[in-house]
Amino acid sequence: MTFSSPDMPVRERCLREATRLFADRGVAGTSIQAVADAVGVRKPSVLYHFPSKDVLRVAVIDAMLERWKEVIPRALADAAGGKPRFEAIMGAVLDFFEDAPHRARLLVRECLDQPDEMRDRLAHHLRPWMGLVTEAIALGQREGRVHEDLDPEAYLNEIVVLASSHYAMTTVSHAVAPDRSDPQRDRDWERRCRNELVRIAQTSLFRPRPLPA
Amino acid sequence: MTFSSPDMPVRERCLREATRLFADRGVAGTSIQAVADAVGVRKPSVLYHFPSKDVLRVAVIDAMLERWKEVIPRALADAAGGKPRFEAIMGAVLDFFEDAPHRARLLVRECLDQPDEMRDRLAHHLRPWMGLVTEAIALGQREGRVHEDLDPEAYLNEIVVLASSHYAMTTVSHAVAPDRSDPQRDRDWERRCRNELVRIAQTSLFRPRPLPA
DNA sequence: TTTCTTCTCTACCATTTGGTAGACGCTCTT
DNA sequence: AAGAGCGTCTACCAAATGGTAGAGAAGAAA
Repeated sequence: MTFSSPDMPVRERCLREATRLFADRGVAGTSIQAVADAVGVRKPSVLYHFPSKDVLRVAVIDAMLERWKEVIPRALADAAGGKPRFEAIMGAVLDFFEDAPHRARLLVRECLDQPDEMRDRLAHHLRPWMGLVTEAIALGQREGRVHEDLDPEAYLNEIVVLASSHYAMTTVSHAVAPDRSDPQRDRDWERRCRNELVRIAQTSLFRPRPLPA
Repeated sequence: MTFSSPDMPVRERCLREATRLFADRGVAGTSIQAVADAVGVRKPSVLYHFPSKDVLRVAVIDAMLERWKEVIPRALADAAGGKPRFEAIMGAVLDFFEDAPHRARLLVRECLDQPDEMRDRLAHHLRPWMGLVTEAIALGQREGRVHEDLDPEAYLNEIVVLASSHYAMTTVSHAVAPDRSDPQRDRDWERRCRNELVRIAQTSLFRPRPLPA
């Protein structure tokens, strides 16, 4: 029982707690009762706002994709406003997942549970700005700043997969980390991985600068 | 109902079908009844070989990790036997997932469902050879073949995450692909993504060769 | 005041769940 | 022939599941 902030309307509290629970245990692993308990309300109250479990599931994902839709245009605006594009977009995507890791878990889970549905939803939500980014990359290729043997669409796809999975599996990735007990080294390891993720994306995108003589 | 090859002993058929079902719908989303149906046997027969659902779950993952344990040393042997190490290892890892995509889904799912357990299991299974690979990378750095600002452990972690998630989410990644109806372009897209995955791993690992004059 | 709407509740439902008890048949040993 | 395991079955169980019916509290509208 979490009783998420009792001043918020029940409907939104259901969304919040369901998001968290679905991300942690999956939709199939979460009962409506569990959501009701987390909200601090009876089961039929949840079912009043979301007439079936599947409606709740769809609402939860919609809410997440809606947030996504807010974040991306801002990043693109930042990019247009002088900031280096790579840093702006990469930073926006990583921050989106980083300040709420359950989003990444939810996304990955749903991709596994409902691949066809998610394919269509993601196509619908992401295609427009994915198009913009691939065009920018292709332009970079023509201008010689970007590796010429890079496949823009495939590159972007792989980087998005990497970013979401990276955050979905942070807990597990500590398997490789040298020490887990020390919380300082724990944070260190997370920082190292994020840095490396950015480095990988960057190095495999841009051609090396001509050697400084 | 799939009735997987009736000549195989029931215990192994349970493992097979459970692996497939767990990968597709998750453990929580798969009932023992469903496994029994897929095998073509009654529920108590499944429970005779695996006294509880959790025992079955553990057995399924063990079986997968066991296969993993066969594949890696062979790849390392290939690498030792003259073949370029990067190609040998990368190829082995990708093939491992490619010729049975449910393995990747199962792995990712289990990382989400039981992060703590999986962290320990993976640490136990992967640490030894992960150590070998990071050492090889560090050597490459000292010899100037590998990017010097690369973090070997973090790099390896990210690449493994990318490889498994890549195959776990193939179906979904078609969201970005231009056309889905044509099966030829479908295979094309998969090939492009795999190539790009390899290119990303490679380009972000090795320093560019000195420009050919 | 009365009525209507909105929301939450108690009580209930059929189905499915993970799991058990114990009978039945098979083969292998003595 | 008589057991002894072994593996599968039918029959069953308590609990949990997704979902429904309908009562009642509270506020807004008439």
